[in-house]
Amino acid sequence: MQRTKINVLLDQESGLDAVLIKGWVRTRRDSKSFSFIEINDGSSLKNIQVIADDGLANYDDIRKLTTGSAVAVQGVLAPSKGGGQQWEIQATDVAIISAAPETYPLQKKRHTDEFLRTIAHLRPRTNKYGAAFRIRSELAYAVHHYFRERGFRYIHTPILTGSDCEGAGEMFRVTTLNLADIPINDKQADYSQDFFGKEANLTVSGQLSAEMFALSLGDVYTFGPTFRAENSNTRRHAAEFWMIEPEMAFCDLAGNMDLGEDLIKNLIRFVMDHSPDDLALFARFVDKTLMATLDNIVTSEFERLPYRDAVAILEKSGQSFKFPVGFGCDLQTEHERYLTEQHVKKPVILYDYPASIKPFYMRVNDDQETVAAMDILVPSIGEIIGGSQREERLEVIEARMEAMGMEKETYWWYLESRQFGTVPHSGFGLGFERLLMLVTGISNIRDVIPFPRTPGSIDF
RNA sequence: UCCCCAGUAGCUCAGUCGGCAGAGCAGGUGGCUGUUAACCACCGAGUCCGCGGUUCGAGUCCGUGCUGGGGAGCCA
Repeated sequence: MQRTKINVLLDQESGLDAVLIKGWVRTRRDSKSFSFIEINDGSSLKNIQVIADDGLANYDDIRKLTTGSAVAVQGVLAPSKGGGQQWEIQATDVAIISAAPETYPLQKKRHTDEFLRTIAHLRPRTNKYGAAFRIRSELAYAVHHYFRERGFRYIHTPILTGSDCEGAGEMFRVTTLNLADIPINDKQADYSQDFFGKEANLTVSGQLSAEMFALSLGDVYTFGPTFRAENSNTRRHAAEFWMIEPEMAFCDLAGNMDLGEDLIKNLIRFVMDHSPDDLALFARFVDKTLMATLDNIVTSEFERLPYRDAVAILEKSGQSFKFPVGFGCDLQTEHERYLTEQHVKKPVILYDYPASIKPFYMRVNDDQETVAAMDILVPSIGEIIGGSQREERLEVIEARMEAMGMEKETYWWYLESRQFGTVPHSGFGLGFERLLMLVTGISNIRDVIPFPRTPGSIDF
């Protein structure tokens, strides 16, 4: 007999004479002559209740089933005689695939997130983490669905990179050199003897590669892992995370902001439509205001605010900030939080930042003082999108690289795109985990990544 | 990297002024019951994070290290 997923059985309109399920025991309650066993197979949040009576040949063993044990149950899908569930399985056979010993760390009671992180290999078996990772899967699908519907092509940009300075933070070095005996040339490691014949790193962004494909295929996006070797110890940062990076030819900053806003709204709506049960768990146990927050984001128009105006608002706010505000300052978390949580109470798109605090590839505005950058900030998470219109003018981008002391030779291929048929184009990076945090209300990025990597932590 | 907080049974935690190490849950045994975070009774369970110090005596006070969490910076 073929196995049926539990979510399919629970959706049945009428009973079934013979079904087979396989899953893990969540809990068992014994009655005088039979046992209630709740089984979960990961297909949904819901368990199915199995009735195993003492007529079964192995009933003595069934009475000893512990939480976490794996079983295969055959029986009749019938309306439940008790309250609390519509269907249950009257078992005709309960095969014990493997019994979990009493040392199984997951209990029926609630565990802290901190404890569950120490058993990351088992935590997806809990309601909360099962739901989180089902939603993660749905959200990833929604990303591809969204872009495909709009004619974007999916580009696999390299994870290993030779550019040592993509301008987005510290990089992880990749090498096959023997670290106990590194070849030295002129007091430096001799990378000419390394695998690629030069220094190599893990990517911090697929942007520069994606730009090349936007300038060939038109509208493209990347969606893959990125790596930052920053010693960041916050609930919003991880060393390995996934980023979505659309890049569009013939698109200015306004079009870029339109896409960012539309993308976020669509992805949230997709999860609301497709994962209502899993989402309800978070609304009930993790963040009571979750549904109101998501409704607010989906229905409101994001506030678009030039950096200059944002600074003026902050200066006039009467708030006592720890850090000073003024044109040319990078906005601090407290400033961003004030803007999105206190001032407009919805997502904010800040744009036209001072050129002095932004990287070389952002397009210089006519005022010569600002660049066509934009950040999308959302309540509680902060920056969820960072992007810009790219500098398409060869002389301007070369001048900026020189001013920043960058080696143009390393970027010869990137600069050639500004030489051959250069066009205005734009793109941004959306933090996939931060979006997941927003959607679920989970407050720590470590809890939306199956096996998170953070400074000092790479177990599992 | 900086600032703040925490570390006690498998888990969640209490532990008063420095004076015998505790509870609930989980586990085991028995009972009861179409139960559903089941219920009732009994039982076992400890490097009080490590190291050093003060003291007649330290889970408790001091120093230090480690681990975890929160905040800041960096950013997605």
